[in-house]
Amino acid sequence: MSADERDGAPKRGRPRDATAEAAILRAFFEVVAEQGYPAATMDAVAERAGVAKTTIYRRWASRDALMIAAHGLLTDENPPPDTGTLRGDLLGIASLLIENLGRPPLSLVAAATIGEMAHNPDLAALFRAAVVEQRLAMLTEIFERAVARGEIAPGEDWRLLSEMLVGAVMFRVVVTGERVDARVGATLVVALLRAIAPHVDLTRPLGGADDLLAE
Amino acid sequence: MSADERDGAPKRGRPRDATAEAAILRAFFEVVAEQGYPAATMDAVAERAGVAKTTIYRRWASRDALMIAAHGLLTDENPPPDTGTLRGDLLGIASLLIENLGRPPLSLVAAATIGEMAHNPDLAALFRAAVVEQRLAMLTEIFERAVARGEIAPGEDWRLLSEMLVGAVMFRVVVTGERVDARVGATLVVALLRAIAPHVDLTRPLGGADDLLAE
DNA sequence: TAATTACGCTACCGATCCGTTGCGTTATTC
DNA sequence: GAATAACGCAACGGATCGGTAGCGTAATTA
Repeated sequence: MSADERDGAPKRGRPRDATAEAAILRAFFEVVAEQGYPAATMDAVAERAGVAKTTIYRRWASRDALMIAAHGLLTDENPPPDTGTLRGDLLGIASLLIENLGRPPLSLVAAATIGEMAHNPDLAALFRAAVVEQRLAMLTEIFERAVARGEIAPGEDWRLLSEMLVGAVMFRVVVTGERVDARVGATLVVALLRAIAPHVDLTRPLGGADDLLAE
Repeated sequence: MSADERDGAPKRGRPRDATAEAAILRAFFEVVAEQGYPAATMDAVAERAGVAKTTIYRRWASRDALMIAAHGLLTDENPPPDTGTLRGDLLGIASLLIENLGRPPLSLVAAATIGEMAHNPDLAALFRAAVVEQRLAMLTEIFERAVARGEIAPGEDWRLLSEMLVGAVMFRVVVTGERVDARVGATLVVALLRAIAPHVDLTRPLGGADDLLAE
């Protein structure tokens, strides 16, 4: 959301270019992905967006304001999966996760954002509230539905178990730099199910993730 | 390792300050932890280290060279645990991990380094070879010893399972920003053991991590 | 003592940064 | 057509960056 939009738009004069705002925010993330936050200067963003620097300053008061505004757009619109089984829901989550972060450019934006959050408390608070907690809540909801169905026992630390899944994907993407595909996601889900629900078939090795993918 | 140290040290003239090199590298990471890589400028590092900027340039040819040299020091000297049981070894690894990354300043350095690696291939290659792969290899070795003891079955994806442990800790530290303590580490190890070794006691909830801590 | 080399300090260069200003132009409303 | 406001463009000021150079001084060897 840009810094200034009040009540009824003032009607006189040339209207603002409706496409510029999206182009600027998009350009910001493009530069971040390619060269990191410090390289996303106002000049670089303006040039990438195809607008003049003054056009950016008409919408946001400073570079910090632009940065904060850009991250307001990162909320995930994908609805949380609800397949009726814990296994199906977790596979759905893994699929969403890998689709979003498994490859550039979003994997690079994620890595850069982690680095930026370490010394930018405002951005960290916003990103955690608008993105991280939202998605972890999706996982908590999935586990609670499974408990309500009697599929698993209550009382576990669902948040920490969720972080094993999300963390493993994130680790591969931003630390080792390896690509993550659906196969990896399925293997992680199998391991997680074993850790949670003792009554799943424990005789199959984790390679049995193929069975899940085939469904 | 500084950029220039050749054969027998030249003996004439005032010798280099033996403490300066360590002070410079330490100052570099201090600034990175507090303000990120871009803020670790030559002027800032020099001031923090208590040396003149020219003293840095006598040891390294450029800021990039300093940055690369600094990360050569990040290898972990802690020997991998070998307690005789998979459970003990995993708890030892979790303890090392949490001791290193569970709190500032190293947690902040880790986050900043993740962001920097995304657009600095030289640093990424060095850090992955010197730090990441080394520590993942410690975990692989632990799993292979457990297989050799007959404690667990062979054939699993040990690397991916290791990444669930390391990734969960890393996720908490650099994404959610929560502190990680020994309790969390023990809970993670219990979950991992359940995922790997079906014959552990599955009736205890994950909260049973207290039992492990008491040992 | 003389030669040599590291040191801290200051100053500088060219480049780039954020943010502002002014101006001619374009699009819209009254 | 007059008034209004956004647009692109160019320029600027003050600050900071990486990296270099000069100078007086401190520490060592021959």
